[in-house]
Amino acid sequence: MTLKRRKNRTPHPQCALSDCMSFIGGAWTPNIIWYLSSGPRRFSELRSDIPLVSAKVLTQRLRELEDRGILSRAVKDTSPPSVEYALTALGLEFMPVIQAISEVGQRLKARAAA
Amino acid sequence: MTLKRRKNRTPHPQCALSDCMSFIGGAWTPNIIWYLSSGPRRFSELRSDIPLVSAKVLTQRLRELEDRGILSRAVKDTSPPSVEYALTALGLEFMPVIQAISEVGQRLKARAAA
DNA sequence: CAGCATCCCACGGGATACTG
DNA sequence: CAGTATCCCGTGGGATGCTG
Repeated sequence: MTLKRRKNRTPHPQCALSDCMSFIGGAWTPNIIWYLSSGPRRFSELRSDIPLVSAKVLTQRLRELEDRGILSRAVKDTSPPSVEYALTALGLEFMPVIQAISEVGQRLKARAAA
Repeated sequence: MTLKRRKNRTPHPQCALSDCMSFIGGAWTPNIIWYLSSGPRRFSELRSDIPLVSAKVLTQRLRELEDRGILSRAVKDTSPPSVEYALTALGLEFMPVIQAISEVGQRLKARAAA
């Protein structure tokens, strides 16, 4: 979700929603945070956690979450190389949201099944 | 967020996140739900609640939320015409998410200010 | 293993103008 | 007031193939 800035409009105080959404709005972002919440995880692990995501997009999301300070990237200089991603303190702040999304998602499924 | 279906992949059980996101992922959708949570509201009221949204997009979101059963549309046949939108029971299910998003958004702002 | 590089396109969404 | 109708464009993201 990009929200091109509309011109000639002053920003609104109640944009905390959009602010937060700008973090978790990207495709697969919630899933990434979700799977990192139970501990650090490697690239390939995330790939199989979220089989539908392409390598490119996963990399994109990870980079951008790293830049935003949501997660940390640690390269272990072994052979074969391995990289561990982990939520930062800031990243953990998002857990209530992710949790809520997941729970509502579940309830929606249950409702649909009925 | 559109998530073009990748081919030759079986869907994943843990997609409650994406499921829920498909509802609130659209631009301004969280805001709409937020402003409807305190009671029914008319089109123009929503427009001034969310000054950055264009009429076209607001209509789009409202129609699509209506189709999905999140909100109801009631046309009062007066002159000038007025239309009231209100959250349905299903729509109310999303409040925990919206609330969480808003709270985290606030906390992010506070953190950034510090 | 953990990625870049490229190509490519659907579609979300802004601007603007018009209507019952 | 509560929308529709068009036009148009940026970008998110999938597919595929290559590298240190």
